[in-house]
Amino acid sequence: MRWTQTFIPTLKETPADAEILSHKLLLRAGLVRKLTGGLYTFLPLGLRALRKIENIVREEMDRAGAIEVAMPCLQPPDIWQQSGRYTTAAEVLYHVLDRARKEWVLGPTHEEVITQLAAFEINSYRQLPKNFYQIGVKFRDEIRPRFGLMRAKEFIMKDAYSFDVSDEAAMVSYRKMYDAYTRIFARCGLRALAVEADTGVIGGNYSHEFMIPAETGENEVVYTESGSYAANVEKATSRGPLTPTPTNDTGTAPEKFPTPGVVTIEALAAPPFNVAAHQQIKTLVYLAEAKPILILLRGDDQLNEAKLIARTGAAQFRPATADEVFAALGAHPGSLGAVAATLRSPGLPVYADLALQGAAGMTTGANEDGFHLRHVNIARDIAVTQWADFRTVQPGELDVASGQPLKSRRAIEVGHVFKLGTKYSEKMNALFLDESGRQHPCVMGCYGIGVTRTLQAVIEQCNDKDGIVWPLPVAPFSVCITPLNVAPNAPAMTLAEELYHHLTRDGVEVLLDNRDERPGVKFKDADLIGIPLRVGIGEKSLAKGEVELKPRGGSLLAVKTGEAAAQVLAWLRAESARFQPPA
RNA sequence: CGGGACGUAGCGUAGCUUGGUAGCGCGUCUGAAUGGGGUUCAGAAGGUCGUGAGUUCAAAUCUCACCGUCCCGACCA
Repeated sequence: MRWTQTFIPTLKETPADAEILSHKLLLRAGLVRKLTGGLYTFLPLGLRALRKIENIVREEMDRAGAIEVAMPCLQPPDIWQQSGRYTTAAEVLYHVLDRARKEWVLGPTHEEVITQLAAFEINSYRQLPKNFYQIGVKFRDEIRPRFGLMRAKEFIMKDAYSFDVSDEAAMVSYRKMYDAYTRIFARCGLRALAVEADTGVIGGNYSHEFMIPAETGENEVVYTESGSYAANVEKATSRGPLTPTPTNDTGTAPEKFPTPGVVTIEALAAPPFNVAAHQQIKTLVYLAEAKPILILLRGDDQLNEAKLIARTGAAQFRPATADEVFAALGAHPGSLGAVAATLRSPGLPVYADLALQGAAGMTTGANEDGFHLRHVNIARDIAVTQWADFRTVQPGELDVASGQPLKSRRAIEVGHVFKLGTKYSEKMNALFLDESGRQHPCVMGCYGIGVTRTLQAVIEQCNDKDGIVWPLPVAPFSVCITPLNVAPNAPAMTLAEELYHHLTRDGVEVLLDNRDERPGVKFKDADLIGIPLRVGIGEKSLAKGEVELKPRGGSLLAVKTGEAAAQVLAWLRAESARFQPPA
């Protein structure tokens, strides 16, 4: 492709609405342009990189035995009613009306469509297993689109759905996808981390996320240095807090004492009270299905909402407002407690974190503004409805299995694999007959890759001060030929054309920078758009019978003009081998 | 949806406090010189100051409403 015949609008300055580096580079390198918040037009360079990723995904899915299909974006609402997600996923669903005022939804994902297909088409165990996938557009009414392609209202996703006869068979399908994902991200030049994950609204009981470590990521990952354990912080567990919970019972009954104006853990930990945070019981009030519940944590712990949601199974869930708290407990946040004697309504469910088990000599709110209770023995004084792990793991705590200290870092979620079970197949009648003629629901799995997000994650991970540094497999072009004199009969241009035709004939994707620009402009642009190999052709080196090969981010290599094409091909072969995962 | 910031030419911005001629840099166009890391000089085009209302002799500037963008939180690939 000749530079002047395509459209690569590079920018010297960064548009003000881009915050993170990859978003700035997407715009500066002319890969995308914003239509409006959360909606982007892909320009030629961005589209080429996107297609590269799609093709890697497609190759690996095919290799793993998945079957490509294409499902509609526009979907009838009744299948969403049938699965129950018309209400549980209501926030992300776009609704559209046709001429007859009939309602449709824009698909945010395709479990309903594929399960309906399976319900009609799959009848026998002889047809299983099957794994269908597609690469296509998803629509989600995001609460807050963010960071360019990272969180958009419309984005490209690869989604796959497996159908199996049993749990064990489903695990085999799951494992195949897990392995395919590992290969996909390696081929994209990404260092991805597979982490244990919470399953969220999609449901199911077993799941991994593929994470790209990045400071700008929206997720937090907890892991051991050896790699033996890695989990989303929403799911992560540990051996518990580093400081032990006090358990020595003072033998004294709870005693109320005045704490005027003290409404935070820190204030109570400070003089004159000096009650260390881990000696306090933190009491939180949430509304689950509009009913108040109490959650107890150690004062120095943070609630992990994902764990709480998983435990309560509530679809509607939120922290209570100060007014709602007062209505339920008769005191304001900062003076709350769960000591049975202080509760107005003894039936209030109390969920307590395991770190509090056996806790004694604790201090907590008295459910009376300006007062706390000390000498609280949780077993004696608090009626706990359910004990479970509700706390957020903190870095430095020890891994449950290996005892290694846990670390924490931020990451971008680019893929997610779920074992779904029979949640959808039961609701939508995706049943099959086994060898003995008995009917069973298919055991499903679902597997997503955010393709547009992966594109941006590559940029976020592969860049330097001059711009993007594309890994060869996803680069929009492999080679950029940069003649410094583009006059039709100039030796540099003649050689550039020759090399361009030669390499193109050999199947290399070449960008020929035939713009009549000064060398500095061309070099800066080539660096910005990040083409892996630049071939510089100018009079100085031509005089020596040479051209320059300049790998992006590497050092200059002078080669004889006659060997240029062969050298380029050799470099590309060697480079592409670096991204080949083991078979 | 809650909290915050912002909206002036294609992009980046000044001007707003204290109302009175809309300015700069980049980019674009023309011409010349230059030609190995965003070159220089000369000239030119390009602006409903987000939209609407209000205050005023007069509004980019003050007031209100609306729209939009970005950031933090809840959601997620």
